[in-house]
Amino acid sequence: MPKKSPLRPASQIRSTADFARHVGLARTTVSRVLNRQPGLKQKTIDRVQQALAETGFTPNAHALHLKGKRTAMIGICMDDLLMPPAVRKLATLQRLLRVRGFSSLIEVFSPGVGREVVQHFLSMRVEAVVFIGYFHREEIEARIAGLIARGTPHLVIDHFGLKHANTISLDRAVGMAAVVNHLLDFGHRTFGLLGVAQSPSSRFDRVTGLRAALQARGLDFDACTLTLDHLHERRNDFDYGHQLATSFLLQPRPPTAFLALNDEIAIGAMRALQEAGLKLPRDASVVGFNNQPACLMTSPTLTTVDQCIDDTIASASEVIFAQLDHPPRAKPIIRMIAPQLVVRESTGPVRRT
Amino acid sequence: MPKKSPLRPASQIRSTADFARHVGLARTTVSRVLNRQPGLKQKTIDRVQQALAETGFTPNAHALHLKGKRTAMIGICMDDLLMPPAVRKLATLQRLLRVRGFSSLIEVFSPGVGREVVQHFLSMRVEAVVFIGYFHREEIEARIAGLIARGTPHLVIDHFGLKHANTISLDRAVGMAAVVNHLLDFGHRTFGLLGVAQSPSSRFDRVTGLRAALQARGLDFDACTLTLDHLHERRNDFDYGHQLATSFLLQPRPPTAFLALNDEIAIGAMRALQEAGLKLPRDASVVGFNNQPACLMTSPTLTTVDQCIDDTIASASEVIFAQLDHPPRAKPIIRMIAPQLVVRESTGPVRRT
DNA sequence: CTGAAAGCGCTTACAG
DNA sequence: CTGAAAGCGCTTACAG
Repeated sequence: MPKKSPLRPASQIRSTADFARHVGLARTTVSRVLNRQPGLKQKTIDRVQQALAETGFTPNAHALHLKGKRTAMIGICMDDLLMPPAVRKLATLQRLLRVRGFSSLIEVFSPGVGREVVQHFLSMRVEAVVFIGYFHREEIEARIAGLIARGTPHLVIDHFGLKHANTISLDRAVGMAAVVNHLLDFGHRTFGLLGVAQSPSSRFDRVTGLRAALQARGLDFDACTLTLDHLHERRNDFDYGHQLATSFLLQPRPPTAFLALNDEIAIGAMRALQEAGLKLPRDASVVGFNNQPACLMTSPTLTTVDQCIDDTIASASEVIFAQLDHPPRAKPIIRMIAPQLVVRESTGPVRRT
Repeated sequence: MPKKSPLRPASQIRSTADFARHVGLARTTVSRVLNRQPGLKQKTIDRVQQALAETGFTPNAHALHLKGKRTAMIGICMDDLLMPPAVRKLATLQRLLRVRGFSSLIEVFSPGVGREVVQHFLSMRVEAVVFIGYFHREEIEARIAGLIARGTPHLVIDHFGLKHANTISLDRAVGMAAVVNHLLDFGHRTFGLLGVAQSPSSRFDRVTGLRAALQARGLDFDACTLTLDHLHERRNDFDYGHQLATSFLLQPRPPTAFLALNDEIAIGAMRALQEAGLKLPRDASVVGFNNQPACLMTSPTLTTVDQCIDDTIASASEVIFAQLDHPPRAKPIIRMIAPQLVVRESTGPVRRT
């Protein structure tokens, strides 16, 4: 046997029929080797395997699926491929699916193309459709209704509160409670909300959590919190945090602690506070959200909330496979993941005045 | 007509035959509507369209592809789904492909599973395979040889120097030349290399570029540059940059300018220098690579090199579609993208001693 | 417009 | 082991 048999042009071999002719065996026999069926001579198996390696022939998966072989494909709709936490969820899920032999069809489900994307997944006969992120409510609810009607399993990761949807999402209320208790223990009683207050549902449940946590300690939400989100054009980045914090410093009695929608805003706020001459955490505490690598790159390092993405996605794959293995249930599956407070240097005791 | 016709269970309708029966038309007629063929009464078209919407029926793409319809799928192999620049390339490419009607099969091509991944793509009869990132050389070269033998178009984005491979990659030599000229103009003559010096090919061509740029200005590489990479365990993060810069400050005559492998290392180095009491850029200049959002979140903001990902990916899609539209050429296509120096606050005139 | 037929590439009994 | 056949879900002539 030559050390490295040269790759012969396999362009002519397009089907098992061609391939069987090339090896000099019956189509049936080749098919049996391909599917590892018993009752074949080792010599035949070897002959086919070698020809397979030499020609690089691969059976057409579309024909297999037509014959009823499962596609082992999962469709994944992303709201955005540029948000690091969403991409981390995707990467983690993709790996877990692959381990179980599933491959992923990934598309961005942007407003207006949702129908087309899901249609494409269905035409490929994916075994389940997963949504990661936040979507246009009516559009995704329509897609989910369609999937349920067809009997195709689905799962929504993050976007909470969709009608009839199987959902796994972060319990942001729990996260905010952890944050606020941490700060209350340090003596803080006034909280500046950075990008947290406005309408989208992901923000809404944070406010709920905050309100409940304050109430549990006998404090009133409206008396303790302040938001200036309306003063600047809403964004989710460093500059927005910088602008917000700057505006807070112009207030007669600025809060002593700041809770940001995400790490970027928190880092922008820290910078603004430091530029105004404040020492952190001596003069103010700041908390982010998401626990991104940048939290370790600031000085002081940023206290933040970790999404526990591994837990989320482990749970997600459970829910997906449970649906694949069992008949659909009447009630949607709803799971909440508890986030984890990560205490670092940007939070400390309130300054005694 | 009811305002919103309820979705009827479409579970029973699995084929155009079923569907045709449901609408009360011939399979042929349904097929013609589905494929927008001429010569049909508007009334028939409407009837089919409505039934399509009501039942949510979608023709089986696998059967279409069996019949010879192009799959319009591109396989994309990623080295890693957690590196932001690679993911940005993926996101950009995916969008461009989608605009042209192509969908993407995305898999992580990790060492050892490369064969399996490409095999899967080929079994799905993708029209081209794209690799984004850096791979195990022999493994990817074997895959590319197989693709060429089959006549399946391919493209490698980033990994330069692979045998027979169509490649688009960043001309890092040009980038380093821009950096070094910028610093030479500020009077710097000693350069600390942070993670740039060691073996992987992506680093190698940086050194080449540096060497050439220095030589063009009559300077000697070995006399001007210093590396301490060997002192610490190689990583690509903030801490590694911090460690390297700290070690540099222990040297008898530390360099006045630092060139980092990436932004994270640069930011770590800046922090270490600042913690040692240096003011930047007065006492030292630092340059990153990749132009990530974090570059704007530091103080001073980080001078860096932008990969021009939009250009890279626009070029990539050109190369892919060129291969799809034309017969394969004998010579591999090689394109280089010129990166762009982004000057910010972390670089300045060398300090007069 | 309808209907019957062929064929894409596979697998799976079934008879030799 | 081989060979002929049926059928998965589609499209595309072809004859009515």
